[in-house]
Amino acid sequence: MKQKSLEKIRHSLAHVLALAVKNLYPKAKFGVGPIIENGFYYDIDLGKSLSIESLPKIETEMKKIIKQGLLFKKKELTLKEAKKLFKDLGQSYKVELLKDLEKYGTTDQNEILNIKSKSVKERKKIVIPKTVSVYQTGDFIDLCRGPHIKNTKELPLSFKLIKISGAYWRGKETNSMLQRITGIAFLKEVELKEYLNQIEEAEKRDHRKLGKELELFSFHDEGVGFPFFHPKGMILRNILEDYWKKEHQKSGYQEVKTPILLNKSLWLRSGHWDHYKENMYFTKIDNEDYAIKPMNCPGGMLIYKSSLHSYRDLPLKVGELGLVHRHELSGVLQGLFRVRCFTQDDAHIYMTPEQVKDEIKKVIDLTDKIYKKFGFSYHVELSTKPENSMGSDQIWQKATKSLKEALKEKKIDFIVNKGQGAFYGPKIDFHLKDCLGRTWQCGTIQLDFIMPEKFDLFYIDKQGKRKRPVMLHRTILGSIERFIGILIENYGGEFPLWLAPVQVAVIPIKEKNVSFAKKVFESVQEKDLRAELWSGEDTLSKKIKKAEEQKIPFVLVIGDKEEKSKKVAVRKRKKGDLGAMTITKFCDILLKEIKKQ
RNA sequence: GCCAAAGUAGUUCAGUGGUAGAACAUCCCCUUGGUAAGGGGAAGGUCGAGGGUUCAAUUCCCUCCUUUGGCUCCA
Repeated sequence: MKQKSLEKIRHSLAHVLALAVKNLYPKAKFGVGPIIENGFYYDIDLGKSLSIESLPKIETEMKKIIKQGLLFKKKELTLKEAKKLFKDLGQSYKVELLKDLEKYGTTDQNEILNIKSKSVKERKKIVIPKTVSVYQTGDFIDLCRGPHIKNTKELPLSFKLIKISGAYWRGKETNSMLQRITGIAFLKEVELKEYLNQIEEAEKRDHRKLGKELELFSFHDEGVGFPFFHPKGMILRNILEDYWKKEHQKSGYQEVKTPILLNKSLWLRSGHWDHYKENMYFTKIDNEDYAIKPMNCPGGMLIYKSSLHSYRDLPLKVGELGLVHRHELSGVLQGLFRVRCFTQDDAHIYMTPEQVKDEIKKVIDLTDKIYKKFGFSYHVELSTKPENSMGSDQIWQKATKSLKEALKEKKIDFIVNKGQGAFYGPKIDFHLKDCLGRTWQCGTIQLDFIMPEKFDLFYIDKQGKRKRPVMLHRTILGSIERFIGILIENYGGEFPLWLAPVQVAVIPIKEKNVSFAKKVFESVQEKDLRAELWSGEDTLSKKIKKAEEQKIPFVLVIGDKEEKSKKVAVRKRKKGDLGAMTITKFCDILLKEIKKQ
């Protein structure tokens, strides 16, 4: 109930926003103004772009409108009447929406795409509405399903316009760019403040900021979008990769490594040359065209082909931590979340058609297990056949069905993304949340009946005949880089002991304590714990401050007392002094904790 | 790629139409310290790059590069 009224308020605020903009810029043409998580936005064509400075002015105008107590007046019009009304008002975007409604019975782009793919007979079944509703508030009339509040006076002032940006009309790159004004709104002022605080807190966890502070990685103008991993980032990365390798070994995977640079004929054969070219990097060697791999599969298939396979060997699971390069648009790059070269924790599973569903379920299980280790929540999406694709409809349907069935049998809810699959097959994607609530695609399971065909892969069946295997591409972490970014934000840089690049800092108090501190440091290292000896001249307090800032889990303070008693004074991150104990006991506690994690 | 904002020392940031400053970090000296900054000194900047306006540009204008927030795309 509360949610309903909040949605009504946000939606009504979108209309107030539009009216405010109309008052300030009478020539404005309006796109759409839906509600979103925590607020609303309106896409508006002003014939020019706005800067962030204009937001307070619009916000003031909105508050003025709210105080005026304007009514939301609803009217039902026939499609024809509505089209005339918006045409007379000069609102061409609304007219375009009405035309879609008239033709397809919907304005949803996905739905329209779906309808377009249907047969003439099926198209006839579409229900076209006879009338549409419009809402008028002051001078602003909008094509809108509603519902709305009755009077602008009912609206709270606990809203804020927070963003202004460009947005393509109907999300299409080839359309004109409108101005998107985004606002957040809550029922109470306290809730608004709370949300703003939350954003501020989340910004402190930004992996780009922490990555610099904790000396994990960096980016340079000399290679835009290509991350540089520093020593501590490398430790984190290696731990993650070791864990990955261990889990995959346990699940029956083998590991391979394929070259980064391969020649044109391979990419022609795989279809990447025709379907993925704009994302690839190229070079010429001895006058022959080469491409840097944007995916690992073609290389993997050459390995498969290099020997004969029996049905007894299937399913064959081959993993590769493969470095791929993709020339992404400059505007989409974002720290480690979106880069131009990254390492996929890829694997290809070759199997008989009968094994497909079972193998998909096994991959889902492994994915779930690995995400749980880090305490991540995720949601699943299923993407179907895109426009630019290879293979027959029949094959696509079959592949999509197996993915759906596996998900259903695993009782996992999923969203369907029409037309978002890879060019060679449909896919399931796993999306993890970052600290700002944005979700990132990490794991993916892609079914592929096409590559085995292209590469003429086969296995020998019971009867000694050649048979075509089905292939499955999958990642769990997605990209090591992106996953590390999410890990950093998830833990706010306070890694659990097993992941912490430095687990223990050993701090001698005086110079004469250094030699004992060194012995402590060495015995901690001997237990395979990652330690650093801080024998510099700084004061104890200063070193402790630094250890806290570096978010090091444990600090060992070594002074005269410790040297005498042969014990170490233990300090835990964020907890403070834990008192003295023997080195053996300290190491045992840590090793136990690591094992538990 | 598109829309908007930003770019000053290794880092975080002040500042100005008359060629720049702080804090932290670095190096040196003093201090021998008991759980989140002991004191002093030195060094460090073609003010993102190129062009234009001007007697004079880090500051104003243009182009480009990079970063940030979105759009589109994606692991």
